[in-house]
Amino acid sequence: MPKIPRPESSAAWGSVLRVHAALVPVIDQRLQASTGLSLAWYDVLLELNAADERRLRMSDLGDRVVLSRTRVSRLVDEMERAGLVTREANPDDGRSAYAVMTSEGRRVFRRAAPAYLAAIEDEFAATLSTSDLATVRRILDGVLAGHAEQSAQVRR
Amino acid sequence: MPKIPRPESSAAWGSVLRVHAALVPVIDQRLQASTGLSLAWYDVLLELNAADERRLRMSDLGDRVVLSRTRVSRLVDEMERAGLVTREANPDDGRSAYAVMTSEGRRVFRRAAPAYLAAIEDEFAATLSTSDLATVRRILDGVLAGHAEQSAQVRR
DNA sequence: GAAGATTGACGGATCAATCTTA
DNA sequence: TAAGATTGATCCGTCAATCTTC
Repeated sequence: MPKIPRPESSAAWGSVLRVHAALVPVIDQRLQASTGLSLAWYDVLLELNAADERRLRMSDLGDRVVLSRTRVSRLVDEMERAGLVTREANPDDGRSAYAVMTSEGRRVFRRAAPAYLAAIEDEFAATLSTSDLATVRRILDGVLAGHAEQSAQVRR
Repeated sequence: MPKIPRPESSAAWGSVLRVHAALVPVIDQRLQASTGLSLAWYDVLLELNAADERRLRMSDLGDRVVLSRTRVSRLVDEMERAGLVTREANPDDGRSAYAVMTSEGRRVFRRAAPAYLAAIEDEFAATLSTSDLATVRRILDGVLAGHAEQSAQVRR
């Protein structure tokens, strides 16, 4: 059964695109100005920090990161040179490599986090009520859940 | 007065980033597969189509476009070669140029629109109620309004 | 042969410099 | 001097090819 497109769908999607386009550069610049970290680097540190033992396989890191995605390999190169992460072999599988946050990486992340959160509060959340924020999150997470399921169906 | 970051803020912002990261490539590929148009080209046609007399100054087009942004000049080059837009001089101001949609551009846009709307309905809106869609739009448009005002304050 | 990861090559996005007109 | 637009150089992001291990 073909779904009939609703006008509200493209309107809401357009708002997502516009918010993203308007805010990402601004937040990126604020973060860089106050901490020296690009949003892409922060994104990697954020995911590693949240991960078990602060380490992720390269492919899992690629799946989670929302900015660079296919660029993780080179990104980790650069961050390794900067001393924020290291690569470690996986003893259980010689094909895969872990990216591991260093203690220096953790220090840098902790120092940058307040600036990141403040930028989001100012640029994104300032005019919204806490319940509006929770509502946006609930609805958009529903999109992601539905989307994951849809992709899974294709794979069957 | 410093605003204290709320946990809901970064959570909601994270959801925006994840939805964007997950859906843009999928919608782009669906659109290209069924119409041959990239999302960037469609974006330009969409803005020109909505504009008065289907024309915009290059800088205004750059402000509206959500994907390419700084690339409008070269984008219009390519689309001009493809016959979808033309450049026209502005009789009132010799510095500025208009990008104008051709009738061929309009034809291509009209043929592509159903595929674009269907992709959004399937990939983004399928699991959402119409009122959820309206809610997301209302809240995110509020972010944009507040953000425009904030930037305006900086300029003062 | 397939999964995990890296690399070279290419196209997209951005910055600064430039050109023209106001 | 500034606004509008384009261009060259450079960096980011992606695809396909490759290498290694399973």
